[in-house]
Amino acid sequence: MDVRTLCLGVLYQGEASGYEIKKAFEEGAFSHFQDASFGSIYPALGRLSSEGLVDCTQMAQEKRPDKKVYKLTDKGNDALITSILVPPSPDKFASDFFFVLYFAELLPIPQVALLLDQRIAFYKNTIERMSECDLSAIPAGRQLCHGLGMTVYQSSLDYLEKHKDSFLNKLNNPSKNTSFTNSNRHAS
Amino acid sequence: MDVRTLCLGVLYQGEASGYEIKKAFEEGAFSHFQDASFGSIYPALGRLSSEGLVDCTQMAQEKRPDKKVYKLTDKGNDALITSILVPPSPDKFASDFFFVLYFAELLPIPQVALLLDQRIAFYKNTIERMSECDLSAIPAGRQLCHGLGMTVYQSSLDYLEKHKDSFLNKLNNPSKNTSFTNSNRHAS
DNA sequence: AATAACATATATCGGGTTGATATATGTTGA
DNA sequence: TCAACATATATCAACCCGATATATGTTATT
Repeated sequence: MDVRTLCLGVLYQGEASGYEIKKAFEEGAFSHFQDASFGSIYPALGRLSSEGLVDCTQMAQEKRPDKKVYKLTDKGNDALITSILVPPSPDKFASDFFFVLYFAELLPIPQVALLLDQRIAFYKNTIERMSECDLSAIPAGRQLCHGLGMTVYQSSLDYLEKHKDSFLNKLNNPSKNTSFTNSNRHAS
Repeated sequence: MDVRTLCLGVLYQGEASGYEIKKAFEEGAFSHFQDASFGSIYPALGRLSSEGLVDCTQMAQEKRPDKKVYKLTDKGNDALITSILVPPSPDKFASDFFFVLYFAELLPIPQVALLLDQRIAFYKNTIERMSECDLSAIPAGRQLCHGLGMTVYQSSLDYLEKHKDSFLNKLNNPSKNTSFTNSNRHAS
């Protein structure tokens, strides 16, 4: 999904400045499955504005730099709907954690232990923040996104906590050949 | 992780051509957590070669275009280790599926049903292919990557299958306010 | 037997995106 | 006091993706 459409999505939920749109990807509603940088958001808003998909209101007040507040137009609303009607392209997942873990045998064992501990802490922290979210008033799609996302974090956390010790053990003593399998798998 | 380091990682496992490196991201060992295109792989191999991190052997035979086989040098091996020693940057996850799902209320219900069915089919298919992999002879890090990856797919599949019907039901009848929560969550 | 579809193999390029940096100011905490 | 952080916009080099070009072999379909 290009950044222009992403901006339309954020603005569908209410008017916002470029800075606030960035925050939606940083810590807001979209933070777990989309991202965009200032370097793409500001040019995107410029183009959307010139194409009439958003309206821009210059807020020259306060003691800050001018704030440009963007608002979705009817045309922009239509463009968002058109975009989500096309079949979604495959997920893109890029993880340096997985890449490093893949080559764990090349690292000192304490470093691998630290890597896992930090990952576990990250999952715990993320789950904690996500559970504070009040789901009672939000639409069903948003709820499903939230639940699916949290399930992924929780099962990752469970898996790492369960296998961490035997994994580090195995790195210490590669001859013992215990295999790590998917404990969550159903019978097929 | 930049594409140069990604190439070093693939070549650590054995010599390969640019085309074969691409396949490692497409359907091979790295396919679930990294990606790179030809447009970045070929220039990367050129730079790695000129910097002495890989050796290039031109295979002018067969009835195909010349095949350039790249092999990791000792210097390249060191560069890979240096790269995985630095703390990994956060995961990047970009999902159009989640984005579309987030705005499910804007779509016709049959289209949402199709979206979920295709996602479920994708998870099933992925899990099926991953379970065919023989884990007995591979290093522990690779096994953990595999197990963690498969756990994520499996729990996503379980979650979607469990909540699909009530979700579609709710889209039909938004007044009923059943909430979707993380069924996999432990007590805290 | 023709021909479409797919696989092997490298390479380039326009356009989109990131991550860093610049600019300016206000607030919070040590 | 002064660093760190937050608000707010903007630009730009480096990087990367997706499409396209080129050339040929194999497999499947009709």
